[in-house]
Amino acid sequence: MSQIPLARRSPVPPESCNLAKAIDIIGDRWTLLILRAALYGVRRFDDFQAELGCPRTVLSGRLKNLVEAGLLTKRPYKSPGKRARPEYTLSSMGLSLRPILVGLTQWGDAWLGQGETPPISFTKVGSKSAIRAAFVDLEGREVRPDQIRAVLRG
Amino acid sequence: MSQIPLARRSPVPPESCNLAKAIDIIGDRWTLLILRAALYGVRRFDDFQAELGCPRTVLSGRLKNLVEAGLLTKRPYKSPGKRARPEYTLSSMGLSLRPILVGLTQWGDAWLGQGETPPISFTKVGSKSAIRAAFVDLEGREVRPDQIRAVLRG
DNA sequence: ACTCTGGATTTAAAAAGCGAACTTATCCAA
DNA sequence: TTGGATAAGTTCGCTTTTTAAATCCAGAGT
Repeated sequence: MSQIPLARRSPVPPESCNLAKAIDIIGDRWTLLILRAALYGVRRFDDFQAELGCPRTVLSGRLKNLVEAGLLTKRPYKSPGKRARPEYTLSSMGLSLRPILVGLTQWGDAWLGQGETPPISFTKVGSKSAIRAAFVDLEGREVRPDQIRAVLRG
Repeated sequence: MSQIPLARRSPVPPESCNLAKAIDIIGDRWTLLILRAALYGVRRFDDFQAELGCPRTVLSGRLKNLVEAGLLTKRPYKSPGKRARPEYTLSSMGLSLRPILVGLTQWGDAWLGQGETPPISFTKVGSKSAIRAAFVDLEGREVRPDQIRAVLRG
């Protein structure tokens, strides 16, 4: 049933694979949930903690990793009458993960939603029709998944 | 710099969010690396183990989880002169994660590749130009990231 | 019977996760 | 200037998970 031919090994060893590197950075439950919250506008330590319900130690470590990796930017904010505190916002590197997380949301809607209407969907401004994550060619036209070919360097 | 307005909480609580559910299933380093290998055609226990270099206990458990979640299908295969053994192939549910992992690969190429030519790239059949992950509207036309709006059910 | 081999489990030490309490720093009010 | 409120972490003791190595198991070939 699988269209994928049998292989004993993947064509790119994990050490030199950028997918494997990406997985090392974001392939973690709490890290992904932090990025999800950040994409929805959560920025502050206690807000992340309340949203995720994870131990503060874990949150602290994951935020530090994400800042070091360049996905989050840490900088002070100040609301009037309050002392300055750090906030964590997505860098352009982090923001560019958005299509992937939206794609994963829609994968979840399709396979894990148990037939219910998804609680959130995505549209183009000024339009009511849904958008979705997909592949496009250089001109911005969609390429269907079965039309994709992998090409090895060399 | 972040275009995302401040929020104290995400609009969809993690318990009812299909993205959070998806993260619960695949948001794990080894699980993602298993899926990566499976997308490249790896099917057998020892091949996964050699590819990932992970403890066999962990591999065994993750494979079981993925079968239970419906992403992998376990069935026997038999090469001539050998006893029957199980192999793990992607179900349609697992195959439909492909755009997401390809998108993540390209994210890694852009941000983690250190300027080197990516070891693997993706094109449309019969074309040499690269494709990329993006959003499209109903007609398959690209929607730029700044034109996307989230819509809550209600 | 004996051996080989691929798939998986057992075991014990190391690592990571967990929750609660504690510390720190600053603003505001008394 | 003292005291309290608040947000961002850190410390601490305990539990769970991961890890790596050894072991088990079933069936095919000899």
